[in-house]
Amino acid sequence: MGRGRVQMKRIENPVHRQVTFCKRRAGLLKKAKELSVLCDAEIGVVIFSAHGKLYELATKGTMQELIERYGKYTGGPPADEPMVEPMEEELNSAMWLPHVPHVDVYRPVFNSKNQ
Amino acid sequence: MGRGRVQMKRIENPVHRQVTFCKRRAGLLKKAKELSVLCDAEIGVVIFSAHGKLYELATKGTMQELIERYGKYTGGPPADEPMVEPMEEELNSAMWLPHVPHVDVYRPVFNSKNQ
DNA sequence: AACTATTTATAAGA
DNA sequence: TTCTTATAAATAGTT
Repeated sequence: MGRGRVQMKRIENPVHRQVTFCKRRAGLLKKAKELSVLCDAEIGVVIFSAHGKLYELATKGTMQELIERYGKYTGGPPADEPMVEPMEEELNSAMWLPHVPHVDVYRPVFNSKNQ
Repeated sequence: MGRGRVQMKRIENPVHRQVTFCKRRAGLLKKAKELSVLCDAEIGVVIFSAHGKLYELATKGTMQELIERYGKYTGGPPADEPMVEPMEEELNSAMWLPHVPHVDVYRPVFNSKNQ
């Protein structure tokens, strides 16, 4: 987005890379906040710069709490957290939509057209 | 972005909310990947939907490894990880830019114009 | 730190 | 609900 398409590879020029890092980092965190608010989601973002500096955002409690929730969901004892998104059921039960299988794993959005 | 400005509050209509959640979730993860590639950063994103379903992305190793790095950086014994971004020094020493104080804490980007 | 020209994301609509 | 399209928003290159 800007005055030229951007190649999806590491920006070699350190000045350009730093500027882009600042701009896009702010953009990413803003997007995360928006998604959290609009859709009532709990979101955590952790960013380590190339030189090891930490930037973070947790939209509800603390990052520690989010990490604990994550641990419960993934590794921990079964089903302290629901393992299935009830969203479809809510929608389906209201007969607004037919059943749609859920995609759990994030699939790269990188495609030929963009990036 | 779209055919109307969006109010920055929870979308009440469940269908709209679900659609927006899907679209923006994909967008957020794509942005995270781009930032990681362009600026050589390590990024983790954790998203719990309103109904508790987990979506995640870790751009380098596993989320667990990222969490461990995070723990070392924040709570752990001092300075397993550098606590200061060396980027400015690199830039300053090259005399490309005057000294610029670093902003560590994310400040809300929400403003009157957008959202 | 500002400023646009453009690209990109996406809200509605089909 | 996938595809399309009009617009809002993000941002690359510039000043």
